[in-house]
Amino acid sequence: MPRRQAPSRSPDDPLPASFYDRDPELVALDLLGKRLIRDSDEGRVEGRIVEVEAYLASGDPACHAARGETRRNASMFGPPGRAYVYSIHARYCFNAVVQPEQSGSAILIRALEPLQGLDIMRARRGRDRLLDLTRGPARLCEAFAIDTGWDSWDLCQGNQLWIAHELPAADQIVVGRSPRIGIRTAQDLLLRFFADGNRFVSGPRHTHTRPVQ
DNA sequence: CTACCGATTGACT
DNA sequence: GTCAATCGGTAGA
Repeated sequence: MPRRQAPSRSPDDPLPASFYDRDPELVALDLLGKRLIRDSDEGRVEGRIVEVEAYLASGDPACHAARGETRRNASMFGPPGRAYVYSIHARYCFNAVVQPEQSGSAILIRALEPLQGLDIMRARRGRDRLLDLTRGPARLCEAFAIDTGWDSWDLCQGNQLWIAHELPAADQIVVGRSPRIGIRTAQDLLLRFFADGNRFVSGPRHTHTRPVQ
């Protein structure tokens, strides 16, 4: 019998860099159900990822990296497992950078199901309703106090801001797939993944359920 | 320097 | 459903 136990693992442990160092679509798919965690002086806020979009380094005109590296998108070209945070329409969006071999790919986190720290989120958002807290990429950034100061943050450290494993008791997710929201180009690419039927998914209602095949 | 615009949101018809 | 506010990044003069 082993005289020593394997290192204890908590579901709150951060996803390792190897998780992000894979094909962007696989990472996007596997991020569904994982938990975004943010610790600050105000306390912990936490949410279950229910909607993501992949942006690809090649063949994807909608990707910020499509026209090469600039000051804004530099973190997309860095190591996997870092944050890419950018500002748009006077708000912020949060991505996880993936796979260095295809430098310039990232996964946008579009929506969370709130799990913990609801009152902190309410205070930051200035709204009470659960559905207004983290449904949408810029809303979740406000609820989690994520701005461009977190750009290039290492999500594998497991402190302040990271993505952790799913909860053991979490219910199974049926994955829906669709074109990405809010972009004009590349509508033929099905790079948005979401938890089918989950009410915290963003976008028009008809995009909350996958089409019958 | 100016002009344009977007991976959004919230208010409104 | 429609629409305008918002502001940093980017390109171009």
